[in-house]
Amino acid sequence: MSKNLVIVESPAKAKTIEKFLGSEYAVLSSFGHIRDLSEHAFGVDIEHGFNPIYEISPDKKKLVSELKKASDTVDTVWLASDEDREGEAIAWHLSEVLKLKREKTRRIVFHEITKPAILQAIEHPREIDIDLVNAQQARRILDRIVGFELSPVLWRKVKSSLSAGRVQSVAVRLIVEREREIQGFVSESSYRVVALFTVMDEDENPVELKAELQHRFAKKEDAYAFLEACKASKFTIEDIVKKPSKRSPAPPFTTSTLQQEAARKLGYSVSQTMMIAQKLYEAGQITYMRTDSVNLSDLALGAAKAEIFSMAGERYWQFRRFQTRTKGAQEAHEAIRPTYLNKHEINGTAQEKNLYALIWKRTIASQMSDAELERTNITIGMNNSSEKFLATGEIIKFDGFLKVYMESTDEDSDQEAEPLLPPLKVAQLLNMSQITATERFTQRPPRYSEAALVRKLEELGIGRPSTYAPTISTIQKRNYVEKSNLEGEVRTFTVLTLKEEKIKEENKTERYGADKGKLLPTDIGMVVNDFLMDYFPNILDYNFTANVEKEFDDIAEGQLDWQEALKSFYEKFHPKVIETMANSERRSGERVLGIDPKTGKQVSVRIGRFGPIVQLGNKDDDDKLQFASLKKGQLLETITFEEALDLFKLPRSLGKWQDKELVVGIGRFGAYVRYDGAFYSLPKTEDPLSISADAAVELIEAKREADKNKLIKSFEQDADLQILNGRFGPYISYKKQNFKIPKTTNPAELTYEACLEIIQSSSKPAKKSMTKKKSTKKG
DNA sequence: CAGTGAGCGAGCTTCCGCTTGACTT
Repeated sequence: MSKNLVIVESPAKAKTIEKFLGSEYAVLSSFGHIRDLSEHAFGVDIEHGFNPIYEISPDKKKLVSELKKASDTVDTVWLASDEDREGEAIAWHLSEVLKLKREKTRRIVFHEITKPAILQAIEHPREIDIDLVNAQQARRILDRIVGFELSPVLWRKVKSSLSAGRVQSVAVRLIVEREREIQGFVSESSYRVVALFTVMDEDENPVELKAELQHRFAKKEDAYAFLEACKASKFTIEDIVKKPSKRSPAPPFTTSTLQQEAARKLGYSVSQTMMIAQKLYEAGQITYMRTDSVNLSDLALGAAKAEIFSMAGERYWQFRRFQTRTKGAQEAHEAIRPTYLNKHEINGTAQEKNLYALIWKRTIASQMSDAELERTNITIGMNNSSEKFLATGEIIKFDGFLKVYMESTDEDSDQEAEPLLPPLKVAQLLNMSQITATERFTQRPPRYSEAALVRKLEELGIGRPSTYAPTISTIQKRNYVEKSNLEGEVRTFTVLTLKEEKIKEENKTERYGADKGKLLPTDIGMVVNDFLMDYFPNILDYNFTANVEKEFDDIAEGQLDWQEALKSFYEKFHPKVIETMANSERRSGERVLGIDPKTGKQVSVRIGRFGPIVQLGNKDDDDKLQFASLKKGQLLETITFEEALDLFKLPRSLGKWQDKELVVGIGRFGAYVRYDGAFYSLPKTEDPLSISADAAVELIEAKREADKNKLIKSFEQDADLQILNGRFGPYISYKKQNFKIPKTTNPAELTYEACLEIIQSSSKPAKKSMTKKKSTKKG
């Protein structure tokens, strides 16, 4: 029987630590918090000093009794939860729930999971810091009060089951405000002038030198006049300036930066990244993945140095310690890094390998030397104009950390890599081959991606590493926000080209404003946001969290009483809740757009029971009201009168074909033709408002023809089994599941037995349902 | 999945932060 029980938060950590400590120590895990405010009640006794009413979480009951049993049989219990506000509270809850006697309880903390660090921690135990615990209780209770008082206001005034909270409501606000900026954005165009010169390289071969005019022209006439001047001009190099510059590596990953880089470089969603990282952590391949610290342990620093020395040489190594500057950071853990830096790659799924490689590179690069660059600016002048062209080039003199890793940015990558420049001299006369003036448009602000939203929240100090991914899914679950799939629009722009003394004018088209997978506010999100902004602006204030965090810090330092802090907040907040409940109007986002010229009835939009609708008529009218749903992508806020009226034109009949009626409409999956009980999707190029009966019939016949070719083979033995032709080639369909056919086999020649074999041997196809994935360690 | 929407007004919903688990046949 062990004499000591160590309790940590995570089972993976427990497993590692157990190895460092002898048989005298048993190590168990609390799996995070073991109790919380009661879930279905308010959970806070406001009248009695904001007394929290805690309950052991239902899924923790069994665990708690195991911990109790274990703690009763040992001499000493070591509470080794993380060294931050939440960790201290976990330790306190444990000591309360397990009824630990003070004399047999020790509180310890360690910053890295190494034997010396843990032994060191055991040498220096302390008591539970009750001030820090109280700061956590204040945080918890404040969040409960805000969430559980605001949400019911929304149920009453907007729609049932909605929610509001200190974090989620600000996240929605960011997205709503960005969308309004975009809707209100007016782009302006100007003419960007680029010249191509032909010069000789070292081997006397002609190469192109590209230079951009340092000035853009607002009007086409001005650009045209300038090109006219260029016809007769001589172009001379006036100046060559070389400037050395340096680039430094980014700090090692935190949760937020890992989510951003994995999104940019690997295309993973925030929750995907976290799931993969969790797997790597459980397999002992990386350190803990929920952290706000950029710090590396001495052990890791030493390993990185050794690795860089052997891989690239001494010159590539540079010792660096990064400072965590994030607001509200608590630094209970290290940065995210590989456990063993000498492991360049790992076994696992492709995703695990990619994420591991990313973490490895980032960690190693963070301990490497600066890259040394040299930037060259070449000014090119004209003899009949004061305008200057500028050609730039950049060369890497010493690659340093770039040998391993380069951080990505969110900006669209229309910036080409800087080219190498041919040898050039001041006063050199240049041979102009072509000059173009291209109309370019100013860009609207970008919509938030998941990862960009995380970055913004972190910058504002709102939310924690463990909540970024859940917050994003909450605001989508509440239908405040959805992922975009915007086609964008087409616009024309003008290009003037001067070549061989002639100026040619062309109109070209480009698609702009397309956005996929970005966060878009829904109508309900906008209505809720506006309501909260009107009545609870201080909660939605971007600085609200930062301000209360200051108070929590004061509580943690023993400077402020936690109950007093809550009282002063509640005394201002609660009366507003009461007042808003009593006096505010119900919100539906209603807008009256005008009067229908045909019927003389009012046309208005609002949120109905099943979502946004356009309504024809008024409640007080005698006639029945008419309704139509808004199309995907239309917003209550921006829909026009004409667009709203168009919605009443569908579904419409196209007349009869072979005695049966053709009807076009728009459903959940887009425009369709309905005929004889079957649905046929309209391609995006067809407008349901204008499609002809002939075109619809053509669609139906095409679909029927495709369906005929779909079936490659069926079997008498088994009606459930078919070989079909799909979008991605031939496949086997069996009891609503699909199976790949190996490329080497001819699908038409497969026998029944061969099909069954394929079904047997292939692992279960990906499920469509949202049930959580089972780990597939065995198989 | 392919069309519903008010009106009576039951009884339900909800927060943030810490951590992984996995009913049965």
